[in-house]
Amino acid sequence: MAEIELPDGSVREAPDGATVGDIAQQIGPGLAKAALVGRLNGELVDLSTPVCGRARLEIITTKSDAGLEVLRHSCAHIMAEAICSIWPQARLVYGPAVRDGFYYDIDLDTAIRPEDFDRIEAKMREIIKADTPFQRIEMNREDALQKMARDVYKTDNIQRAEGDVISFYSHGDGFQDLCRGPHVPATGRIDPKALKIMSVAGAYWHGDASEKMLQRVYGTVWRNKKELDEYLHMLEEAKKRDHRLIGRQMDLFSFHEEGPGFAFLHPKGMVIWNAIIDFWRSVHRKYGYEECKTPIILNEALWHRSGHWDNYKENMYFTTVDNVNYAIKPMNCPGGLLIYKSNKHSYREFPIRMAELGLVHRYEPSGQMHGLVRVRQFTQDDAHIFCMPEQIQQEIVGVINLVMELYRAFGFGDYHIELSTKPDKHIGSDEIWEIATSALANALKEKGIDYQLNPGDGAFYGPKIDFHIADCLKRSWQLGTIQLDFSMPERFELTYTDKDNTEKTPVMIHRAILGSLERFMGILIEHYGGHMPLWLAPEQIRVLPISDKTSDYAVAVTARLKRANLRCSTDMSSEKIGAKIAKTHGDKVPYMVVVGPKEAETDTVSVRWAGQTENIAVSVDKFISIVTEKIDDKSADVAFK
RNA sequence: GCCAACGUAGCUCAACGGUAGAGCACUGGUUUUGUAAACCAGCGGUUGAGGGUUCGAUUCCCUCCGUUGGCUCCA
Repeated sequence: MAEIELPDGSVREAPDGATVGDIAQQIGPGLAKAALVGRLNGELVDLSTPVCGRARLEIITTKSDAGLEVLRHSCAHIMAEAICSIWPQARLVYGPAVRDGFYYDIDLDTAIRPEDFDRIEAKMREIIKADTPFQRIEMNREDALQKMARDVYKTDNIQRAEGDVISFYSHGDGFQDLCRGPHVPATGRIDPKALKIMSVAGAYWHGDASEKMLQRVYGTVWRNKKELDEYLHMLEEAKKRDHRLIGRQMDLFSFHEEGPGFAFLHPKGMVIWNAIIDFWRSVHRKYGYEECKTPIILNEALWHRSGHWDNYKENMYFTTVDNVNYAIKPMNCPGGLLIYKSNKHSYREFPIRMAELGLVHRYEPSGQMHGLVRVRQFTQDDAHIFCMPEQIQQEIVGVINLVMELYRAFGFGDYHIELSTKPDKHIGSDEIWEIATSALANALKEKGIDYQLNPGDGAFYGPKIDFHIADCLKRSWQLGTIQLDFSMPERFELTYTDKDNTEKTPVMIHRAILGSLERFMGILIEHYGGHMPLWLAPEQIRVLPISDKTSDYAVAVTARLKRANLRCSTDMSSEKIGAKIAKTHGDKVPYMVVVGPKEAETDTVSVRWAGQTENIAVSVDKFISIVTEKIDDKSADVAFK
């Protein structure tokens, strides 16, 4: 008899050889009906798997994430069969479940096009309707290799597979595919109304750009149609937050064929930009930073010395002036090093914290550009800290505090941190790496911050800490980075005079907090869906006269708001008030103040704010003081009470 | 860079071998309005660029440029 321990701790008996499915049936017919796979002694298995001896077993249904993942994986196989039935010459490569769906990589000379999705889906529904069982076939590695000898992809997969037993799954009309499994018991377990082919894109075999480009067909499947619809709706909503769309709607920035990858910031976008920078500067002053500015074009020799020529040439732009070769800077550090070298330094000056909003150019292959978040020209909120080794930890703590203060102010409370350590290819002694890495780790410990360790992922010149924030759609973005560098100071022979009157080499810390200002602005726009917090909003208030009978009062109110340093405009069009309000909502202006004869008489305004239909009357002075206070507090809450 | 798709008025889209059309925006006029879009008229395009096929190309073919979705890389 098999003794089966269930997740609730209870133990059941079943004849040896009873399958996972049998046991689900024994527990209850409802569960058996819902069961997709089992987790037997911690491992996911098919329902047809026999259970012997003492075992721990959990029945997995679609309710769990694991169940949904199996469902998606099985659906990938069904899609593979559908595709193979349409294009018999298609060769299958690899088809896993991924976040929100699945894909299958396929080697097929004819291109699969979006127009083909309908018939792929139709075929999939046919396969599901036939409700044929998924059957597992096992064999040893040798037999499997022999069986697949003519298939370069499956042979490769077998060679990469672990263990001695290689399994295949068959379902439908004789379709069979190499697969570790497990799978749902039968194709009919998938809701034919809950699946959708999403897209097709190229993908390199093994993710290697030198390998063949395969066709990757993406699909999604959910527990039921309702969940699919919710997912599709979520995608629609995410699309509406796209910073490229909002940037156009709100007239913040544009891109032009004349300069691919180079953003044009419009006056309204520039207001956001300057608001970010004003705040950034004030916080940096508070944290003891000075600011510098280094040239964009510098002699090529500098870049040989810095190592960029050897390591970064492919991403750089070059130019020639008077027969001398120059490079357009892709990073700010070499310029910062020259500033350091223009004076002699003492340990007494340390730490030197020198910030630079540096405009850098990096060549990006055309297919990689994306709105503001991936461009060829951007402004880094860079800084270089020069200090002694024993000052590293306190400096790192200082940077972390600065990072957290900035992120919080912009509404990003959700972030995680990664610490990357010494890679195989590195320069510098083990001792200095030890000091540097423990300084980073200790700084994080001192702040009580949890972090993820990425062993061997550091830069060749030093370990680093990366900051990743999550936006309102839970998408993760890498923003900040802190990198310890022992290489540049040596290459550039930086020195300082120590207490003992000897010349020593300082440590350099590179750090960026917002990363690229262009990208950060794009992320902010998506995070807020264009509804910027008051202190960042390009237009904070719009004054809406009821008719031109009150336009004088509207002009007077606007003038008072402007004197109070508020960003506002007046809608003097001959539209009705409802139309003015609708337009102002559309323009995502946080506050609108309606003024008519009633307000003009009492020196008040009727305030209405973003997303609300409510409005309240307050005196102009009170309105100014409340709004000013919200701006000073960087409040994200525009509610007006 | 690679694979695929797309490129029509400032924006969003239609027409898909036979003289290019709508809504919004813009301009002028009417309306003088009380809380999410009044009415009328007008302006606006060698259909991304270049070449080819055709009596005729926005439509079919080729090259280039740009954009989008992925892959690889990255702030």
